Amino acid sequence: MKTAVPRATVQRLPVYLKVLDEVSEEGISSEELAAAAGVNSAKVRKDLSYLGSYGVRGVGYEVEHLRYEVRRALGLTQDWRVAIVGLGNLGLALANYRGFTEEGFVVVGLFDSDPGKIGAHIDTLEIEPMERLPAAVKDRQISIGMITTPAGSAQEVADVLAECGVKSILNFAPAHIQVPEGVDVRRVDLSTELKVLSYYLHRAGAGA
Amino acid sequence: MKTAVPRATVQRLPVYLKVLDEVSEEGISSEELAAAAGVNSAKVRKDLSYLGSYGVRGVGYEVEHLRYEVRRALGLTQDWRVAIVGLGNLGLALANYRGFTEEGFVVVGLFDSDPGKIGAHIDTLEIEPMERLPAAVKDRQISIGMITTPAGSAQEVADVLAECGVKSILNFAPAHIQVPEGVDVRRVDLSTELKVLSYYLHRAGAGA
DNA sequence: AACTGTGAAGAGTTTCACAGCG
DNA sequence: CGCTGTGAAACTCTTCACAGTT
Repeated sequence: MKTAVPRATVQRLPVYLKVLDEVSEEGISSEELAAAAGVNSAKVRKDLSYLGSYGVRGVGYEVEHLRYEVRRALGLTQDWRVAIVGLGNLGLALANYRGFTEEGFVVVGLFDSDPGKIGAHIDTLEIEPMERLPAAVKDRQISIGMITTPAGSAQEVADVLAECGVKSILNFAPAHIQVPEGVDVRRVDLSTELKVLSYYLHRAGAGA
Repeated sequence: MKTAVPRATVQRLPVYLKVLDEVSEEGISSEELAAAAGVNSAKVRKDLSYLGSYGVRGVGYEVEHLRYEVRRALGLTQDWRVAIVGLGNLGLALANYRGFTEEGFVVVGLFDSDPGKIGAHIDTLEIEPMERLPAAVKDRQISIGMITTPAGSAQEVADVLAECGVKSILNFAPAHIQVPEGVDVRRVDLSTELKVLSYYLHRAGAGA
């Protein structure tokens, strides 16, 4: 059995994968991959070495093979089924985004608690009431929940998702949510990112 | 002059700030703040100690004061002016999002290269052609650019932004962009986050 | 000769544990 | 006494530098 890939490495694998997806050559060196990904080449080699020994000394990596191995390590050889909860601006934008499917993430459910939204169609999907979520998770084998509600409802939605057995949550609401052991939450929060930018902007201004 | 707050700390300050914004008590201990932010209390104390010594031993932190100091450290005592480039699904969702302003980020420009979009109004703003960006950055004192174009145009937009003197970029396009020294890029990429979730999901499945 | 894979050193981050202070 | 602020230990991640391989 393959063992623990460091967290920091896991976070970079998708970046490498993107580079590999766009490369037209058959082979790539750690140096080239590093330049395209914006990291140091030793890091690329060390990261890739956690997956196995897929390079050839003196030559480099075979793009197609490496691509496959990275996808495999990330668990992307299967599709994952996703539910979007909260169809405000952001939820709708995500529901309309066609890019997920080709990356292996299939949106199979849209849920909202606002009766005014329920029943509306986005592409082939219909917005359903929250009460339908538990059955949907089971029947449609949903593994990932995206929370795109306002901050105030995020915890409540997370509780429902966790209760239904969803083990992975992508939280877009600007709120920290508590989840039981075994549930993995990742936050996508532009308000945090903006504030981090603000810190460095302000710092730069102070120095200049 | 205050010196370097570690990167890891800067990334957590917005989380603490959010907690402080929501707290109703007058005082808070590192333990309480830590629980609400989902981190360890020693980390909270160490993080806050980089900003100065604002706690009272045996008592805790005064919420209002701490809130002010965190905002100050993050450079949030001033407003920052933002341009959104690319008004597809996501760009429009962000342009319609009213939450930025109250956080101190004011959207003052919307740009797109698609003639079909130019001239449309979102609230009081009009979508302008890319050619207007340089003048707008100067005249409207834009410090932050959000790239919400497709991946293929992201580098080009980043080049224009950097050329105009924008020093902070929030990149939502699923692409790594190269920028000159002194320009700070942060990426908000749900496709990466989904793949990281996939890794742990798949790992959990393998173990069970 | 060129490039990978990796020990070992170095940098950064987290956590512990307690002295110090109100 | 209770809680902060912080040295020091522990851990994680990055980078160096080179031996190993084709």
